[in-house]
Amino acid sequence: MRHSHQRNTILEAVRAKPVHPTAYQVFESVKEQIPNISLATVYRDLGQLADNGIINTIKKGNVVRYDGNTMIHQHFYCEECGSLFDQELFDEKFVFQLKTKIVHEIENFDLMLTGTCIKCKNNGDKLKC
Amino acid sequence: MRHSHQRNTILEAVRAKPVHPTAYQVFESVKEQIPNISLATVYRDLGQLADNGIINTIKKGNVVRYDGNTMIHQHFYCEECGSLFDQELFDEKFVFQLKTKIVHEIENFDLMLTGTCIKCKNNGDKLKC
DNA sequence: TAATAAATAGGAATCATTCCTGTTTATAAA
DNA sequence: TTTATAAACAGGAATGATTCCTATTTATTA
Ligand SMILES: [Mn+2]
Ligand SMILES: [Mn+2]
Ligand SMILES: [Zn+2]
Ligand SMILES: [Zn+2]
Repeated sequence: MRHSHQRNTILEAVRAKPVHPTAYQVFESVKEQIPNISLATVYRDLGQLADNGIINTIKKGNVVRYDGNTMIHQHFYCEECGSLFDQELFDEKFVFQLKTKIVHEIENFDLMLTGTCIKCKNNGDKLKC
Repeated sequence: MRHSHQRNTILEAVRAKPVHPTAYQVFESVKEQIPNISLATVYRDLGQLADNGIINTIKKGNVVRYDGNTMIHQHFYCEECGSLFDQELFDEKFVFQLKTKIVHEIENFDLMLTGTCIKCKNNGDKLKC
C-alpha cells in the first residue's frame, strides 16, 4: 500500500468514532476535511484497511459497519434501538485454544449477540405497567 | 400465520437442502413444484419463518443464507471456496450460562468462524511444492 | 526529471432485497 | 353453504448499499 492522504484520514475517522461507523458515516466525517472525497474511495480504502487487518468489519442488518479496535472482542446488537455495543466475553487465549480444536484454519472469530438492550428492556417494562 | 401451500413448500425446501441455501436457491428449488411461485413470496415467507424462529438466517458475504436446523450450533465459512460448514463448539448449556453473565437480554448467539477449510488448505500446500 | 503503477473522483452499473398493486385464497362468522 | 375479511400471492417496479469503470492525479523509484 502506497502512502495516501485519503486513506490515512479514513483510518483516523474510523478510529475516532466511538462506535462502529458505516461507510457512509465515514464518508460524511471525512468530507469535513477532504470536501471532494469520493464515496467510492471510502469504500475502496475501507476494504484495503480491512484486508490488511488494520480495521475490522461487522455485518449486521443491511449495512456493513467498521471497527477500529482490532483487539479480540465481541458485539451485542439491540434489535429494538439498533445500538451495537462491545462485549468482552472471550479473550485472546480462549480464542487461540479454540482454534486448535478445529480441523480448518481459523482466521477470524466473529461473535454477534442479539436481543434487547438493558435500556430498551426497562422502557418496555415501564410500558407494560 | 394462516396456512399456506407456498410457505410449507418453502420450509420443506430449506429443511431438505443439506447446506444453508440462499433465497434464490430456495426459489429455484420450489419452482420445480410450484412453477409460477414469485421470488417476492419466497423472500416474504422466509422472513416470516425466520421471525417465528422456525428457521434461522446466516449472514456472510453479500447474500443471506437460511438454516432449517434451529438447534444451537455454529458455522465455519471458507474464504477460499465459499463453503459454509456446521460446527459444534458451544452447546445449549454453555450458551445459556453465558446469557446470565450479560446485562442485556440475549435472544441469539451467532458465531461465525472464517478462514481456510482443510480441503483448500491442502490444495494450497500442494501448489507451493 | 521521467517513468510507472497505485490511488482518486465522479458517475454508471449491479444485484440482493423490499415495496407496490391488483388478484386470489384461507378462515371464520352469518 | 354463502359471505366477509384480511392474509397471502404473482409480477413487476423501486430501493439502496456496494462495486465497477474511466480519465486524471499522485506517490515512489530510478
Ligand atoms: Mn467493537
Ligand atoms: Mn447450520
Ligand atoms: Zn436498545
Ligand atoms: Zn475451502
